[in-house]
Amino acid sequence: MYSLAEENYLKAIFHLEENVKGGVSTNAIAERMATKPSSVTDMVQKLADKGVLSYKKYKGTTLTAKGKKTAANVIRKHRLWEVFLVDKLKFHWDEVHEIAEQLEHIHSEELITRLDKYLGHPDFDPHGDPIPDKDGNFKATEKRLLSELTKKQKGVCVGVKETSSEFLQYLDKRKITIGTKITVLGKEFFDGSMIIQVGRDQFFVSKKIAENLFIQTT
Amino acid sequence: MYSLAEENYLKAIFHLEENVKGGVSTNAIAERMATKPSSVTDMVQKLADKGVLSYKKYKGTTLTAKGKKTAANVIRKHRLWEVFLVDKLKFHWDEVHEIAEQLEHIHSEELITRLDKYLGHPDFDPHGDPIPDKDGNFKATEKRLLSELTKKQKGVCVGVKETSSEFLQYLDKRKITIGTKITVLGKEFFDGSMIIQVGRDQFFVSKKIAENLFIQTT
DNA sequence: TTTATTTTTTAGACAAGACTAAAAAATAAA
DNA sequence: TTTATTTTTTAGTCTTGTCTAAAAAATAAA
Repeated sequence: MYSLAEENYLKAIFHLEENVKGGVSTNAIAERMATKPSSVTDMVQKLADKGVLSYKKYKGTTLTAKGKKTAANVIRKHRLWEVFLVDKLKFHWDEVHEIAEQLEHIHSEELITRLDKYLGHPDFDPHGDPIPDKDGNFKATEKRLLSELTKKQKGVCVGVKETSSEFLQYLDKRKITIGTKITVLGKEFFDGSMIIQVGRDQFFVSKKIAENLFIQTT
Repeated sequence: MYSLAEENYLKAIFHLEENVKGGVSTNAIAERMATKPSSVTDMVQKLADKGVLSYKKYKGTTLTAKGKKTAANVIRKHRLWEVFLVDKLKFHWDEVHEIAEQLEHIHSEELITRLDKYLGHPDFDPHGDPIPDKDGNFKATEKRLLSELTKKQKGVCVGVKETSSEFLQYLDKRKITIGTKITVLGKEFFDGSMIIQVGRDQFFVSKKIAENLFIQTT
């Protein structure tokens, strides 16, 4: 059994590993956890002793298979709870993160098994992120950023990269949500902005928006 | 905002106050929390500083109005989660306590408001215990122990005093649950045992059983 | 390659909560 | 009322997880 703090470290390192080649740096972990590097060093040494990550002084850390599975399990719980909050309790998708951040630390295998079943074994959370299975395996998805598409390409919105309230509320205003069909009508090479079609509406989106929207091309 | 430990102390003291006249003794709290009296003294002094209870050295403690409300709120959350676990996730009523013990510490007003609504504003948890409203008020119930009834009296099971797995499983075996109609067919003054009718079955229950079953007479 | 800068680690301290051992107060027994 | 027992508190220690300040290693610049 892992403490709340340990689970949070594992989760942070797991996410950081996705975007980095070698080991994850102490500073990177500190920044993500909003803590000091010295605290990270302490915790990382403790977690190395527990066998969930490998760590060499000054060389960064890498999760072991055990560590990855543990982290994936926390992520699984987080995302299942998010589905619960949105689907059942009718929360808006930009309100659920903080609460799921607490719920993910509830310890009970049986609870998650039943919750998963109750929710109909969802594969994705309300932001389009995949929910790993109990063994920590993620379903591979071939999603791309909207910014990678070119003129005339079509696709379905399957997720967001950025999850800030501001961004999610922008999407709402534009009636874009998971499952929304999007067509690229034009793309400006100079600044990466696009004209897209969403339902009957056509409008302009900046590069920043296009780089934070995941699309599955059809 | 109160820490997990603080909430657990408030809850324990709240329950202890129900069964005791004056202030609650340090030893009683220690026993209920499975901790040492010295730890209780420390915490109780801290909670007194926060204004949730009044404490005089060697004299025991009493919750203030603020403390009672806070405790009631934790209890409210615990019991609502229990309803969720039993009604929605189909847990058995003897399996939910431990999990609710964790869920009760999730901090979010909105979550509880929505959960309450989702569950249909239940007044009682799966063990028949009343769920206080958001202001900490308990609905008064005129429930009595089965052991207080006499021959020929009828009633409906509305709750249990003892909540151990063993007891709840005994009740299951006898097909007794919340809402079950029970009639006292006979009572033995010597040992307090009874013959009762449940559905089509008639059987013997010991004094110990009768003293742990709450009945609402009709 | 030597110097400067950045990153990381160590050392020591602190807060929350718990514990043990010993002292003090309250209660019960003689 | 004095003595014995129980209850409660105090004092000091420990663990977890954090912090600051300073030292050490790694990296970048000159």
